[in-house]
Amino acid sequence: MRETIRTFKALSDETRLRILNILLERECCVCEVMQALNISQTRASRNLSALYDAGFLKLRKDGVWSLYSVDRDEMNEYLTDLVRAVTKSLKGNRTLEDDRERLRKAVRVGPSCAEKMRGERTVA
Amino acid sequence: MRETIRTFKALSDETRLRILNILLERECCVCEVMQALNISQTRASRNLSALYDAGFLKLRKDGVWSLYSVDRDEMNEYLTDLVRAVTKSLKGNRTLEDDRERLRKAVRVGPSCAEKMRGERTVA
DNA sequence: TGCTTGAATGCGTTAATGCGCATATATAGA
DNA sequence: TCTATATATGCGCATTAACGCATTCAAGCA
Repeated sequence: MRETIRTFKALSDETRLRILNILLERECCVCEVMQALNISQTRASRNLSALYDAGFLKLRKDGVWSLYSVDRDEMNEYLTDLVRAVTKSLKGNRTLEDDRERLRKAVRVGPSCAEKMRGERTVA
Repeated sequence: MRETIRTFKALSDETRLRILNILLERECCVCEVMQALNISQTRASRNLSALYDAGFLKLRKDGVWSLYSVDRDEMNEYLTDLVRAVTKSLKGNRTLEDDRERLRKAVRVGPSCAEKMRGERTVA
């Protein structure tokens, strides 16, 4: 039961649903998640961990970079069902589309981009 | 998105998963939920409301009694998927089996049974 | 070995959640 | 209309969750 609850908690948060959304597009490093969602490093890292702990993501290290992606192979059957349900229920959502758009422009440059972003964040 | 989050929040709580579990057996009034889960009136009522607000339950009034049941007909397709996923992931859980067992003995007697229950609760 | 840099984490603050107590609401019956 | 009873709700408290800041950790390179 604990496990089930952890799973649903992982999906009960806007930031995490947005992260799942972009990771369904492709594998990302933390700094790309920051860029796509326009959020801080701490926030990206923490929420990635939560999704990871719940079993949705897998982590691959490439030198300094942590590369997260949806763990399609190892996920329980019911986690797969949940991802499908989420996708279905959020289809066409504007925020998620914008995130995916920003993801296309994202580059693996590290959290140093945070300074530049901070300016845009206040404007937007 | 708000709606999706509310949905998952509804399923992120042990009490509510237990309630869903017994309502999948049959329609119940609040006092039967109290008996099956061995919880207080406030707690039963509040968590029933949460599940109701999330769209999982329907409410039928019969005089003084509020009769809640899983809203199989009106639920979104994706809510149905979620219920299926929950059921799958919690199959065989001991607590849920015990709840169903107590449900069989539950009677529509009102929360007055709370006094009697309180004793058993402290013992158990 | 020391420096740079991407990511993780301890801590403190603020907000959200869960629940009990007491009370309010609503319906049935006298 | 008055009372009894099933359920809902306002309020307050304790716990948990989210996040930013500063710091730490870890990998690559000079």
